[in-house]
Amino acid sequence: MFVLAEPGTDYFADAPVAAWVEVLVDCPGAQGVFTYRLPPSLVVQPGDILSVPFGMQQVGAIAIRCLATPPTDLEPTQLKDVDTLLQTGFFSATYWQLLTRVADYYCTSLMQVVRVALPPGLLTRSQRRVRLVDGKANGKRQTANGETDASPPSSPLSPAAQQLLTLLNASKTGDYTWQYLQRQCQGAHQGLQELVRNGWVENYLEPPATVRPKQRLAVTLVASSPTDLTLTTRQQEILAVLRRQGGELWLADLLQQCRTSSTTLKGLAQKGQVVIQPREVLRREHAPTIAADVSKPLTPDQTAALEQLQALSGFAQVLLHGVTGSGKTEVYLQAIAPMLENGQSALVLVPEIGLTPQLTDRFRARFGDRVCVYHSALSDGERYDTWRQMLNGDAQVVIGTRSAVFAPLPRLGLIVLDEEHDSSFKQDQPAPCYHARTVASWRAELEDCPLLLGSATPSLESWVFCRSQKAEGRREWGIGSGESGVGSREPESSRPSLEEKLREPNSNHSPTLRSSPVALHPLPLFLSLPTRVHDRPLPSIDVVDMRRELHEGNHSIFSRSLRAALLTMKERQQQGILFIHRRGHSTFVSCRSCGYVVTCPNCDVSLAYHHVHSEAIPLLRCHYCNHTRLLPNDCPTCHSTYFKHFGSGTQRVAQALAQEFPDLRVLRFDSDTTRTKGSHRALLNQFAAGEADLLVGTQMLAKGIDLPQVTLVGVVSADGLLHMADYRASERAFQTLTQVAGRCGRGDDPGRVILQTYAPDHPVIQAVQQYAYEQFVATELGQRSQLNYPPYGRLVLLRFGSTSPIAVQQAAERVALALADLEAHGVERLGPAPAVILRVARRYHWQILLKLPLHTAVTLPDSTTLRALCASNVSLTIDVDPLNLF
DNA sequence: AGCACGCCGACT
DNA sequence: GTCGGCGTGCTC
Repeated sequence: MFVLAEPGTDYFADAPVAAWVEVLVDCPGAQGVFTYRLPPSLVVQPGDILSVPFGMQQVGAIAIRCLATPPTDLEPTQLKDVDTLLQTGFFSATYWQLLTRVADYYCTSLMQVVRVALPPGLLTRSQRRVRLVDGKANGKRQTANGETDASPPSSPLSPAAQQLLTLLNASKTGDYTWQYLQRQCQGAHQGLQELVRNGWVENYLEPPATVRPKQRLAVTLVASSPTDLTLTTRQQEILAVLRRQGGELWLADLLQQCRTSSTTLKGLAQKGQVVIQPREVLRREHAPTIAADVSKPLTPDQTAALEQLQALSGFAQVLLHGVTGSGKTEVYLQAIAPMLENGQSALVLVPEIGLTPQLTDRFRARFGDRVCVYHSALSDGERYDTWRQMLNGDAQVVIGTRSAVFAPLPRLGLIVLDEEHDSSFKQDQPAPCYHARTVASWRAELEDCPLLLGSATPSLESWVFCRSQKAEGRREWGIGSGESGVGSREPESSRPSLEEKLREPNSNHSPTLRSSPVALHPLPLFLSLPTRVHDRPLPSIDVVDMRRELHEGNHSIFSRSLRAALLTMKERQQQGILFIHRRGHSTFVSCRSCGYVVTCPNCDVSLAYHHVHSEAIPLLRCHYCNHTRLLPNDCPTCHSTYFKHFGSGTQRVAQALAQEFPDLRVLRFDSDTTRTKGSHRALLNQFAAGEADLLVGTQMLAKGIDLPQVTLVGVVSADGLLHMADYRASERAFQTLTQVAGRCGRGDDPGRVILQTYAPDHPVIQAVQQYAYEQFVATELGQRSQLNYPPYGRLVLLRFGSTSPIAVQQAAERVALALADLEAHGVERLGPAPAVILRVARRYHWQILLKLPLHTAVTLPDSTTLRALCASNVSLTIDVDPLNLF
């Protein structure tokens, strides 16, 4: 331990000991660097993660620079001490570069990027909580009127105060976070002040609960110790047990096995026979034990793809276009295996972990416990431990969702992004609004390793990038000169070092809204797996014209051919999948008599009809804010009892199935039935075990599940997918339908797809039916290029939100004005306009969409400048490369 | 974010 | 004349 005699004293000849440290604090609105005193016992390096006092509370901070002399512009008394060192040696130079690049490109602060990179809980700040005062209200008060209490209020309580008191009394502990109470109760602020004044509740700060490594006591046999003759028989027995178990056991296990007490063991420890010491245990998701698996023989296409992949050295962006069932996973596995042998790690990114239990299982079967899973459904402890395990430096494979792109893996040899077209790789809620594919390409570039993008229906971005490059070779991709010259082959020395970057705080904390820091990507590569494994054919796709069904008198939601196919399927004891575009029973409920539509009181959308199957309670639910209410018996405006449900959601289809096919055993698979942890796997296992004939579900059925027994796929109506007011609607529809179709015929029996639609001539339907991916892409790209939409132009969406409808509009208009002169530089500005759904969860939204042409160096105003134009009650989110425009 | 400080309207 | 609302600004 260091003891600092005097500030500035040299401990080592060449390294003056720092007594002050400049940090970045984890607090929105606290831009810039803050200086803290370092207590003598702490040794801190740039990049270390600290906890510091900030204002009233404790917050997380990142050490930026150590100082040997105190800052001159501040009184020494103003400086506070660093509280604790949370993590050291985490940010390597390349990792730090990655984070700054993300912050720059996505127009957020570095701190916000750091927050997604670190496991949750590491940067927790102290939390403001409210609790009942002991012996005062103490949970016994039923009402807030004061009769039962010894100290009646001086004045009657306001409704807000009463509500707070009821809330607190209802909980066991009488203790809630202030944030929760504010959300639950309007006017919570006043209410709280009243209660505090009356002495019934108190306000307190809960210090940050750091996630810590879990320690357990281990007992280890001291091998060399001479056998002590004073040992009792009991003690000898214990030693024998320990020896038999390999000389080491957890204390708890040993106690249980020997039915002894810890005093006995302490005695052994005192005699020097054993050592009892705390040891870190990893909290890991306990995977079902899986039989080991070996490499499968490859098809010629797979072999060719693997060979090309393995011929790469260093960074390359590779698109693996393999039709559904073509064996992409096997290529990933065999590409990764030699890397692990070489001591290199691999990162595998998937859209949603829960949806691909089979993929995880296959990796585990092949690589055993070198496989870690990292995603948001893990508990904080599990995530923290997995994260620390990655830092320890052992080569490993991490399978994770979007945020795992920041996994701190040592010696990355390969990044795989499976189902690369999937939109869940894009984060659109809290900043940074990053796309894991984009970040992965930077990461691969910085780590100098290949990035493998796999899909049966590649995104247009990846297609254009990897295909056009094939012909043209290297070329610059993106607009602008590219800020930091992130050309990947640039020699290390000419890049700004971490130190240099950090020296200018502004270059980090107030990112400029640049048009494109995207760089020169070398060696894009296109690999193709055009056929399925074992020469299995792709399923045939029958398009059924539902208009015709109606004309010919079929009013059912199932066409005659789908009905026949379902019956044949059941007869042959095969299984099928029925795809529905929406969840819920039907989309909305309206009055046939007056046209009234039940809408959400918080959002400008209609409520969806749900049916709680256990009890026959008809419910209406908002899919945006989850507001739920009962279905009214009659129309709230005209009191007519004629309510009609429109659309056909999962529940309604399941009902119709039960009516028309009473023998068919149906399993629902949508976000309603798969909400709980592990339910995906459970449902899929149930289905795989043959406990149902038909799996009925939504989008999630399209995401790479592999069920070999499925021979029939039915699409109830493709129309909901086709007609969405969005420039990506066609691309998304094509991808979803092709992916859904790909779920059948993966086993020995050929598959068949029945696609019902009211628009059989729609180009998307035609392309899906003929598996004409390239043709579809060509027409789609033509349209995109005409309108300068991605991938021929870039979009930036500025989203404004506020509880005040006037303030949002003003903010949007002021920002639009500030952006006016961009038009001279070829930037197209759409808006400001109220968002399609103006109000979501009581907040009003406006937006501005910027369309930036490629190949122009446009510099947009600094994002902090734009934020400064907004009133304080208006939030501004900058979504670079947005996928959802509304 | 959370909390102080400070300026305006409804009360003693 | 004071209390208490919330709008503005700072936190090393």
